[in-house]
Amino acid sequence: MATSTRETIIQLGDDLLRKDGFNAFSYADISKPLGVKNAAVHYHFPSKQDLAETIAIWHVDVFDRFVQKTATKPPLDRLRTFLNFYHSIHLSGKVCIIGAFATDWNSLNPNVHEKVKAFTESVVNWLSVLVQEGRDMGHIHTKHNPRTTALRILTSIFAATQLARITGDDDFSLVKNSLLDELCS
Amino acid sequence: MATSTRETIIQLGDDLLRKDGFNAFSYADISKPLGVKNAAVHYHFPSKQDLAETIAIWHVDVFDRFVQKTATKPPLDRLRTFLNFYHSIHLSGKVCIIGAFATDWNSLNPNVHEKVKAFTESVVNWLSVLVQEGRDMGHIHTKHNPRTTALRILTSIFAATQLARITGDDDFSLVKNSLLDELCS
DNA sequence: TTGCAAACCTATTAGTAAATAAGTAGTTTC
DNA sequence: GAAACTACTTATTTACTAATAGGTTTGCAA
Repeated sequence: MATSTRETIIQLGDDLLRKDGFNAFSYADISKPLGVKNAAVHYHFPSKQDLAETIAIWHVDVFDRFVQKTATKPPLDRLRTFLNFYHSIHLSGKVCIIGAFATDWNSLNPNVHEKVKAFTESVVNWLSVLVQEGRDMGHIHTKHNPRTTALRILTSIFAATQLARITGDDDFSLVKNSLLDELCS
Repeated sequence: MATSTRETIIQLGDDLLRKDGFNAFSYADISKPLGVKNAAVHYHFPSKQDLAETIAIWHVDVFDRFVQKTATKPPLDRLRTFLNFYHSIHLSGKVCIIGAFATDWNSLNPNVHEKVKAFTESVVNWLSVLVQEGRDMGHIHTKHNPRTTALRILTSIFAATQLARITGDDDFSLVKNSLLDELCS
């Protein structure tokens, strides 16, 4: 399946958004590596907000596929896959899209906010169900309610992708491993 | 004590950095509310990187004062004060400076990196000592080593200031309260 | 073959950005 | 009281930004 220009723009935009931030990249940063002119990017995404909105929607789609693909796995396996996914985010020099959108929140319009909210809520809900199921099966141990535990997992791991930029790789692993350690015991 | 122009610039810059991000504000956003011209800001901070560097150093100073002021308190009180401080960050529409710097990391030069690293490390160390002392006194319970627990506290609470922008105030409180709940029990 | 839409390109605009040079008023220092 | 320093201002430069108008090419469909 040949990747369309439109899809490449989304992926380049997502990369730039998570590596440098929404206000740190321009359409030129997308058009140049793509080998097209500035206006071509505007043809697909008239405004930068449109691009941000599409990136948010794209993450909903990617996450939905992730959810479906891992649906049959036991909770703890799903959690491990989730944390490994964040590990790859960290290793590729990016940060979690939720944190990227959150820190640039005031630069984004209500349409983008709406999509980011939907995406974030779906991740939190997925984690909550995971925790609930894991607890029911006796594989996950937590004294908090499922949403709270979900929030603690999500905040810890997405902040770890940020913090590790400052303090180094080891701290990412410390956070990641401690999460598994804690919930399994 | 009259606040100097220089200090006001630092505080305005810090506010803008944590509300909107490093690339989202300009010198005009500082000079206008200050009632001076653009060049006056450049007089005090020739480049934006200089300003960012000074903001990082300023946070080291503020944190040092915080550490000294709370030095005599028992560990759990110190932790509560620390978390309340983050609550006020959240309520004022800002995010933690560590997260702000982290997501804008690639826009900042090595001098800024150095100062941010020093600040972050001092926060992690302070939390590590707090955890160690709390455990020795039997007030804090954790199965991880002090640095790991410190990282878990820091990542959870600073990501909460970001996440709550998306999902709302309640989630900030859930994270904050769960941290105290967990470490006290 | 004509018509038309998709996917570009050329060229431009209006605005904003960081940064600097040169000048000035007020204050301090020797 | 002259020199020097502080804290600005005016004015300008260079560069980049998002965004748009209008033209071109290509392929497909009627």
